[in-house]
Amino acid sequence: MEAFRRHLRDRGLPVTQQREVVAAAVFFAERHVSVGDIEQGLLRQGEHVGKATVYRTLELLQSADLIQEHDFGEGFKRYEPLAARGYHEHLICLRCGRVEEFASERFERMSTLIADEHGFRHHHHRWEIYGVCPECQRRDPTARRPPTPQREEHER
Amino acid sequence: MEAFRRHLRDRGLPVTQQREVVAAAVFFAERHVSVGDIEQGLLRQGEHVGKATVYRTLELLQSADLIQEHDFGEGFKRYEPLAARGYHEHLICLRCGRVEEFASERFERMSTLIADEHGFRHHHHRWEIYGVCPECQRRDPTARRPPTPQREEHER
DNA sequence: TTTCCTGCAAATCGTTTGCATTAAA
DNA sequence: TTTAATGCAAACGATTTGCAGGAAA
Repeated sequence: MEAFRRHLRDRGLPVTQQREVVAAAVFFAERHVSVGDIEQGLLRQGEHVGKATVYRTLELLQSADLIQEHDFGEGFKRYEPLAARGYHEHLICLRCGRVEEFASERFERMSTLIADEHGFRHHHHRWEIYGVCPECQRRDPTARRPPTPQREEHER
Repeated sequence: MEAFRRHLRDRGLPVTQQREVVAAAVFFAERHVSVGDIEQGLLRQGEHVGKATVYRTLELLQSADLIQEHDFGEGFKRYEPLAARGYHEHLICLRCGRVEEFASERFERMSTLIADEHGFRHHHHRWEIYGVCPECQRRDPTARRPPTPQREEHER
């Protein structure tokens, strides 16, 4: 939050109400929110911020390295705060969309190694595991993932 | 090709001209073609197949487990034939979009292990490494990825 | 004031769908 | 003939963009 204000001031950009609430929405979210989640959350608090502004602020936050964008193949993107959390990978539930994390410094190193072997300069990597979480297995051991349009909360 | 015909006959579905050419376009492509690539390729051969039919055929090929869909974050999907090729992961060039493969039975096992640790039932995983390929490094050691709208060949 | 932002609506772009027409079996 | 597929154009859904009006510095 403070880091974002500093980032903006450092390059002479205005610190607006909208930028503050959108940043807060991502920083203080449980985790991995979609643009829909952010809008819903803000509306619930009585804040109204236009979609375009949400997208523009997310872009700013990314270029400031304060959040990270993810695409888990749901048809829309999710965002997570980067502050003070080490590198980690994601485990995604195909039924409810819940996202868990697991550490992997080790894979970071392996990726670099493999890139080297192919002569590539390593930039980043993605390791995602898709499956069915314990709760969903218990709930219905056979069902398949229902389509999830971006409207309500998708987290958990 | 033959497997696709068999798959169709087995469920009483017509083996049409369009299905054959679209399937061939993916099977015999160098690799990892987009819908745009497929259309272009067919047009070049004088074949005209509607976009909708291309998408519908790709869906069929996927449910027959003959091709695999990928999303490398370019804004559109790519498809690769699954025939006779072992499990492998992808190394993607951020500048030219070129895709290389590397084997990884080992990571298949690791994914299952990690899923187990979290109580998830493992379904599939994704391990992708993004970087800059040797040619692009040589060409211009500092440039960044240009946006790539889906029009022409994206492969290589 | 000046400059940069915001909100809205329109535009984009890949992908999907409805429906009248046409091709397989 | 019967049944299912095709092609076109319209619909979709997330994201982006143009622009008139509004808020920071």
